[in-house]
Amino acid sequence: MSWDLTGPVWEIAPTLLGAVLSHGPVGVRLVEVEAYDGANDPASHAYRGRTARNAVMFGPPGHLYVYFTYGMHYACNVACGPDGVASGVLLRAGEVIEGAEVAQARRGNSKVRDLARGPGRLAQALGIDRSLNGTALLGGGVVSLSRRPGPGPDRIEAGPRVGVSVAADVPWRFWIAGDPHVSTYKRSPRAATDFTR
DNA sequence: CACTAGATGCTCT
DNA sequence: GAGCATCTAGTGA
Repeated sequence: MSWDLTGPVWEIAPTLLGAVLSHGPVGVRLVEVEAYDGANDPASHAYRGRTARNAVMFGPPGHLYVYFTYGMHYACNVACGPDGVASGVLLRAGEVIEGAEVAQARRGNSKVRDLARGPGRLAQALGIDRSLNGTALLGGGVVSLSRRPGPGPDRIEAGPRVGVSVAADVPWRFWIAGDPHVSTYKRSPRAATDFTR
């Protein structure tokens, strides 16, 4: 079940759609991701080089990069690229398919459909915080990423990334077409470039 | 439904 | 101190 995450991150990102990320009793089927290409991507945390925060992205692939933002939210990424090359896939949204009661308790009064609809919500539903930063995802640990048997997603669409203020014209956001669990957030108001489909 | 504004604290300059 | 890879509650139609 080896999983090659060392190729170009924009090619790897869509292959994560439909996979399941689980932490303890809670499992989430990924329906929306975004690619961040480290040193070549001005929107990436790793664009300006290695820091204490983004060190995991520079490490070997298949590890969890957790960061904290907007004062109240965590977000999860899968580090990609070979050791020493910084790239990652932000897990933006998913469908809770296991442990919905636990996730709901953590999220308060939230509809099941909204439990992991957005990066901050997804992290909260899974109970992921900074203590899990750097965790290996492919070795069968407490946090694991795995493909599910059966066919993959029917159709995948791509578009501009959400919430980033630069390079918004690069269509590196990927989601499962028509899936109700995809987040509906608008692009950053700072992102001036138009995207027309 | 669409849109706006405020919360909130870590990280890097 | 400024700027966030965000979310929620509020308003108005």
